[in-house]
Amino acid sequence: MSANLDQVTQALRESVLAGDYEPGTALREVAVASVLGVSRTLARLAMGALEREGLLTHAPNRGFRVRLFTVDEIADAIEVRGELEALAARQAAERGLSGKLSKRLGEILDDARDIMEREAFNEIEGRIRWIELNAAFHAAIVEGAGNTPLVSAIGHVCRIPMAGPKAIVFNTTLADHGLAQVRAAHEDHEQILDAIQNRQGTRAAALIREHAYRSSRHKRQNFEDMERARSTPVPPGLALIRRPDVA
Amino acid sequence: MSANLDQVTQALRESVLAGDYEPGTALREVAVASVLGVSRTLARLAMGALEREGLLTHAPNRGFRVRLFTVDEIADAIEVRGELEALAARQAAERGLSGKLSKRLGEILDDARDIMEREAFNEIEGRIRWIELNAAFHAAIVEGAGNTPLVSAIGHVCRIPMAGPKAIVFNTTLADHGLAQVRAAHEDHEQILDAIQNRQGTRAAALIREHAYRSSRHKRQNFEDMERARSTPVPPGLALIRRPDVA
DNA sequence: TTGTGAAAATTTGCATGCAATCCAGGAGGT
DNA sequence: ACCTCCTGGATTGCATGCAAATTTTCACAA
Repeated sequence: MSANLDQVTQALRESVLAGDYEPGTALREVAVASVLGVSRTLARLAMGALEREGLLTHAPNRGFRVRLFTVDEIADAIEVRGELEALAARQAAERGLSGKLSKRLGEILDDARDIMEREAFNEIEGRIRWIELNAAFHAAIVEGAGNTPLVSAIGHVCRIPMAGPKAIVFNTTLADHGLAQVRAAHEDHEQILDAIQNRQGTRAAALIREHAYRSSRHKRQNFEDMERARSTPVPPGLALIRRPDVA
Repeated sequence: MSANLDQVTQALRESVLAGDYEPGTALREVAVASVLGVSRTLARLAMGALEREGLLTHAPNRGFRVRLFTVDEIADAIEVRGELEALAARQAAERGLSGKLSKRLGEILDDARDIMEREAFNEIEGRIRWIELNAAFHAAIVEGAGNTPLVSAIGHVCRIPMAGPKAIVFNTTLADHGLAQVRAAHEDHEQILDAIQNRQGTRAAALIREHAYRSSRHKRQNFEDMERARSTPVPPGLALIRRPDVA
């Protein structure tokens, strides 16, 4: 049963993020290896990778344990991401977007507007598509800065659970399934792009900072609402989309 | 010859940063392993670790190569670090420094002032000690924010060569060995601490941002001066201190 | 019952070995 | 001469095995 390291790492990452392992308990090499269907060596390599991503901790001779993330920690991570994206927006504005990127950003926003206006938002597919567009927008802004270490740093913080732009919580306890929040986010996006295209670096940075802050508030609120309404059975993985933020 | 992974990783990291391997050329497993005096497995593990730190790249079935960093890339990394430290300073100011940390920061600055005033700066030991104090100051500010993801993110960017607070280039082509630059940096530190202690978050952030920017300018200038004056033989590792930024 | 200590069992850490993959150089065909 | 394909050597990727370290178990005494 030989398998590729990246695949195994991804499988283990999803498994950890899905909560298959109790936080604080050790991940035994043999157990992990047999579940993944690979050798202990490969399992160890994958755990080492996740340790460097911050999902696991490692104590010498005592193995790996899953790290525990608090809500406050996630909020902190989002604030860090907001600050980094603010830098990205500012640099993108200062250095100027390439025509290609500018066009792509416009298309992303067009598609997103389409989804919201065509009522496609009530269906799961529409919401998942919106998540993709959101992530694409944020990624494109970062790309526009042309700052490799910045890309790397943002990738780093986005690896902590729920901190990345793909981690969106749709509040199904609301009548509109969170459409109002999404509309607000979209408005932010429009203004951010406008600021960057007009070379208004400081304005772009301020807007994206506020965008991140609001998104963090919404996320926390939605979490609490969903917890409270746990009685209502919701299809898992649909209402609460908890995807890892890595491809 | 069994050795510990962390030690091996550190040894390889220093070796790579010292330029023992030509950028772009592949690191053969057997060669690396034999130089480090360990098995191929351990060498591979260490290379994997350095890959996730960004020092090496990995192509499937084609091994690891050392990444090449341009001066611009380093400048970008320092700008990212500046932005993150600005967030740290702001949060430290907003959340308030603990009495312990505040005291420690004061002592660090006292020690640093001592070194500069006592002429100890002309000796290598004094300059090395100043580097340590500088790094300690920056680390303490970050600690003061009480933001774990922020600590992690800063640690991440500081791993790229020359980007961290320990990477200081003393310009030996100047008569004062760069003392004027160090004095300026120290003044920045004093004001930054003052701002944080007085809960002036925005001021602290602005100061540290400017501090990072100036440090980046100095670093680039010093590099160019040193390159130009390469004819003058300088003791390697002393004038140009190129330590990795990890403990 | 509770505390101490040591040995057994589990588990990690690393080295070695084998199969899969990739690169260099040349034979053969066009 | 040039392109294609193949073969030999080298290199990576993963599985297995063995020694060191840790946790658990249990006997025995206070």
